[in-house]
Amino acid sequence: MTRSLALGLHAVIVAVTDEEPRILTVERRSEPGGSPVAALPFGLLEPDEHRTLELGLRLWVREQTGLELGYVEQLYTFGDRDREASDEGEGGPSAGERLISVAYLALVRESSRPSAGAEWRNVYRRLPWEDGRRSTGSPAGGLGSLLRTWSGRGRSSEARSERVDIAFGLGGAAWDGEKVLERYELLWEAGLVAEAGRDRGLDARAEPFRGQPMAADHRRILATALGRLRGKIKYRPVVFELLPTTFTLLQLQRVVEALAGVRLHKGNFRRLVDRGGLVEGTGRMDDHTGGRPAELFRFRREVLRERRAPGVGLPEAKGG
Amino acid sequence: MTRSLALGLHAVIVAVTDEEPRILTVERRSEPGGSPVAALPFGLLEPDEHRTLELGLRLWVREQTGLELGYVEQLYTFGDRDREASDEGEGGPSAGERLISVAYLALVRESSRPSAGAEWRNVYRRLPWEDGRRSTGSPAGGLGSLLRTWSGRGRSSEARSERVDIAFGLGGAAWDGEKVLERYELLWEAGLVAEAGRDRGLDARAEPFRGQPMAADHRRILATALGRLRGKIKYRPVVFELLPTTFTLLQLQRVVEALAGVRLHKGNFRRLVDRGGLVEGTGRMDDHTGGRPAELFRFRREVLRERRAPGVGLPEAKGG
DNA sequence: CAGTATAATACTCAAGTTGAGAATAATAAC
DNA sequence: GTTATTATTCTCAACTTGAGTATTATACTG
Repeated sequence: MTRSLALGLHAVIVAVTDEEPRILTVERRSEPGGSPVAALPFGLLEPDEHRTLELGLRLWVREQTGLELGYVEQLYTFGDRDREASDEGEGGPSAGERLISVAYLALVRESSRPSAGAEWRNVYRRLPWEDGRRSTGSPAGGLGSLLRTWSGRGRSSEARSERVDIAFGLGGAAWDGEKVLERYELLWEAGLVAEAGRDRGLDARAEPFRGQPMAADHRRILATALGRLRGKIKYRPVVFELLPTTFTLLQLQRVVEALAGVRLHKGNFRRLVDRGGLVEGTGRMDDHTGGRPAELFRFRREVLRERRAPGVGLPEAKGG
Repeated sequence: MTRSLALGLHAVIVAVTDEEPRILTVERRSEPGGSPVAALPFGLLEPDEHRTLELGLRLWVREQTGLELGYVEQLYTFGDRDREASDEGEGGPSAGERLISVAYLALVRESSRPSAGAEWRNVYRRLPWEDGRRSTGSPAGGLGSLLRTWSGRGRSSEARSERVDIAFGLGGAAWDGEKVLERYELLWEAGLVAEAGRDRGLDARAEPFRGQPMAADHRRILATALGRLRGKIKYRPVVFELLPTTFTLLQLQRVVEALAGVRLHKGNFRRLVDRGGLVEGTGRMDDHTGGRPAELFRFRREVLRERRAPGVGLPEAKGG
């Protein structure tokens, strides 16, 4: 007999609060009686009820978190056979069904209040090596040497080292903020994240760098989302989905930095933003800045018709 | 009772031959006895057989076209309820099943020979308004005025005009080669492509601009693929998947132009390619150029570790 | 074989963009 | 008032981009 299919809809709902990117999570117990883990909001497609996948997702998210989503984009569809065993919380597929999951990225404003049971959690607590705002060079820090040890072992050690170098910006390669998924997958293969330990041995020395695990392969989905968002921000004005209608230029910059995991040069950032015609002044002032009051700006919707691809370009630069 | 699901795997297999981008199609008869239409290679995921979606896709493609795919990337998952009625050729879902389709983009070399039943077809014969290589300004040409008429009608006429302007680079907006899907969807809504006529009235004046239809929503999938490929080419060295191991710089340029649908400035293109370190000379010459013999180059794999995001940037320029 | 067409390859140059830093202005806290 | 903190505006050299020109090596034509 043939196994049947279930289609899961997962949401990576991102907001930026207090200069930290956060995602909305719900609690899930992998086995009855087990300890709870953070999971992405998730539900199964109901072929008779949900006219489109995205609508199904919005319904599930409203039910589980109380949020009405605004900006939503499809991320990726995960369908490997070995991922599903671990993805069977409440509301999941029944035994014998193969689960395929379509993941979505949603952006909401920091003001959104989820209902009880759902909670905002810091993205970088789950992917600490992605935050380079306070370090210089590769944010990966202590992971570097551990990865080097790993990649030095076994056959195909050369191909491995090369992958590590490219992904983590080691050995002369440049750090690329968008390679979030590549980095996560290498850490998984190297047994340096807890999810890998569910099947394999776990390297204990990695403890301080590891980051908090999530249910099933949700951290991989999170990595996919962060990588995509970092890319998108450069050529589409999506940051504004995360900001209130008016904001100061520094607020805007901090949100971009939070997502990119990198500090930017202030003067150059401003130049870029207004050469791009992305914002316009409102004339009003914010005088709670801690220094000289700052003008409040708003997003100029008209850019969408003017420029080819308006985003808040991320120079690779640092400096406050 | 609840309807069950079927998961379709679709492949947009692209090659560039004679300076034209082509996709591999198979023939499908929508009803028994109906006339055959070009369709994308397609098969259903077999939950017990296919360990990953991508492997399932590769198997189906091999079976239907005889091709072993190299570069493959997931494109998008299509799951709207109204798309499926039309997607029931041989090998499709049984009645009462809801079909969700995961589409993939594959790049192969022009030399790949498909088996009987599969055929290469010119992408721009299906999306003629996307090829701007011989026109100046918006390649959309005659479609412009038809779209303007359409968008002028009805309520929400203002929002419509704006969408048309942005998508087609009219009214001061810039033509953006990547907005392929937006353009196709507008044409569909406007009743200017045959697929829309399956449900709605079709504007007869659009005949010469319309392009050839494909099965079900396969042309929309093609549009998604072309848009993605045009984007990708700029920041990842994927063009080389479409070229033989050695090639002249003009061959490389022609392939890029074919995909981008735009002519580029020769000197600047060369400068870009070798400043990016994308290629290296082989010392050998091609003397079948029709003019002075050209050096043969090969792709430098090492760029992958050096530069942040090496692609063959597309300046917006023209000129031969 | 001179003349013409075709393409390769190498330059040039002005205009624009980028990365980095410095200078000056307006507020709050002490 | 002095200091800290942030806002806002410049400057400047290095580099990139768009566009065009000049020179060279082939094949083809008559």
